[in-house]
Amino acid sequence: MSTIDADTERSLRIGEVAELVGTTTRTIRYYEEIGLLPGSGEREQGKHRCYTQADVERMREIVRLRDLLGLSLEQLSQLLEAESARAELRREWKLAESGVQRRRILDEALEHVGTQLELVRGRRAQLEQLEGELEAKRQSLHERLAELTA
Amino acid sequence: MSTIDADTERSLRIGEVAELVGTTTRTIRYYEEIGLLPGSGEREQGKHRCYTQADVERMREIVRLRDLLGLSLEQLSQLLEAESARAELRREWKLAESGVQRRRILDEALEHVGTQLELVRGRRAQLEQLEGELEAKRQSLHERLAELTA
DNA sequence: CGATATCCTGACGTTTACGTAAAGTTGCAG
DNA sequence: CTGCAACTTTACGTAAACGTCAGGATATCG
Repeated sequence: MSTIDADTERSLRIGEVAELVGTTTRTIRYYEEIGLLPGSGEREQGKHRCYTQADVERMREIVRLRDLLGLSLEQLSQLLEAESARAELRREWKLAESGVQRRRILDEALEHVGTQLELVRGRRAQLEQLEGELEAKRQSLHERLAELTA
Repeated sequence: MSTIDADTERSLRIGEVAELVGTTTRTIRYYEEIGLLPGSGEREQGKHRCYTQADVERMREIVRLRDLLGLSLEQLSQLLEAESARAELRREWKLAESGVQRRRILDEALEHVGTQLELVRGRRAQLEQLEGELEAKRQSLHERLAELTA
């Protein structure tokens, strides 16, 4: 199935990525500029950036977190700090022969995910709290309406 | 218990409100300026703004929504559009003799709360989705760690 | 190889959401 | 009444997160 491989691994240009993710090329370059995105591999000055399907996924994830959590891009950078290291670790993975090294990589990934989870859970809890209060408010209004009818 | 009344109804100055809400006077004035807050009642040019305890609560609510939902202040204005009208309706309430009028007021309040609820629920759903995915990711990492150990 | 679409790197512009400073005013304490 | 803290308006400043434009390079298709 070389077509699938070709389709999966075909390198994308920045415009295509922007389209796929639903953002702009400027935003992608900006994120790279501030270090939120790693520099799309090695690349000589002036040459086109080229991305993989995995990069698209990562960008999607970033946009999602940006929209869902209320963090500044700098805070987001820190939250995803591992994210830039992750690409590195992925490559290390293949080389890492020893179980010890692999364990370390997995441990770091776990901590990373754990941090994100905490943040997301916190947000969700706050939203649930607010949701509850709004429901109570609505309930109260319904009751007052009922009284009025009686 | 006149002290409670006095305490509840004592008019607050902008600095106190800012302190209580945990924001700045500039922010309060700015929100008034862009119409997010109603103009703290009638007030002659140059005279101090004065607020009630209810105003503090409303400000708290606004700050909360600002921090939790990812809306621009303009979008927030629209979401709380009724909020400015609400103060008006509160005063109308006492005057509204007819059940019909009161019903209308309650209906509007209900719709308002309903809109907010929808938004909050949507956000929460998205966060829950994300939370689920992160948990799956974590689970997967745990399994891989286990494999490594075995 | 040439045309044309897309990309590159600056660099300056824009909007949002306030911060901050100046110059004068208000309001309560004594 | 007087003094001082907190307030008023006005206005310019700023950081974040991009938008936009110019001038030139690159890549792909025929």
